[in-house]
Amino acid sequence: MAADKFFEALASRPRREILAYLSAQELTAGEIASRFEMSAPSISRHLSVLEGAGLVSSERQGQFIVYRLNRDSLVNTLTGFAFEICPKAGPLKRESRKLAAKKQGA
Amino acid sequence: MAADKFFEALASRPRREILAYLSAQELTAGEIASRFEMSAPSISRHLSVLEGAGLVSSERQGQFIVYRLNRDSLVNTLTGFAFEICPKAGPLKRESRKLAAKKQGA
DNA sequence: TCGTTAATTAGCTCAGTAGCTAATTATCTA
DNA sequence: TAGATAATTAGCTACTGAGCTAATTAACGA
Repeated sequence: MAADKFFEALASRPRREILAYLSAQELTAGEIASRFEMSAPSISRHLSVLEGAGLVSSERQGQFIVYRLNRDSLVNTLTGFAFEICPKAGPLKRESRKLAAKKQGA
Repeated sequence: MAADKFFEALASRPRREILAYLSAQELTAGEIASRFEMSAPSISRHLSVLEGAGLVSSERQGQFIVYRLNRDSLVNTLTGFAFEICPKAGPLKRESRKLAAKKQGA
């Protein structure tokens, strides 16, 4: 299940804070680490977990490695879960009404 | 932080499955336990975690304890997080890496 | 009241994760 | 090429969480 890694990645305050930082701008590993009172290897591990969950992507730029947020992945998994748990709640799009109808019929 | 308990509660497949069951109807602890191949005490513990995170509520009904989903809490925290991470779309500019490195050195 | 059922709490083991420092890899620059 | 910088991997310790069984609490019914 992709949701496993997804929610496991979010179950850590430092990792959620990293996502918040990356929501404003892309950052290098060092720039991220400098925002925490935590060793660089620990931050590197958190970044690895986030990347394994598909929440961020990385790209080497010379000496640096730049991380950026995967907004689509985040939003899609989050809304997917919201619909699974709360089919009747939340902001409904047109398409979702068909899905809700199917689920009720099933 | 409320988000701490919230995301910690969701970082478990059995707990997410419990929420899915409760999204259809309220259930007693025993009815929930019967849907898993897991001991009743383990399920009880999961329910306690979910309740501590505000995701479910319980009410004793005679011999039984009935659990139900707290939809509002779930949706509110989820959307709150979504807004925190994805406030505005669009990638922002960054200063050059060399410049940033010099600043760090200074 | 006594026995039965529902559920939780207590106490334990085991696995996994977070954090650290030290070592390694990759890249840049003088 | 040597030295410096960025980041990761390796290896370790400590803690937390998941699961179990046994024991306890709460409520029902004969």
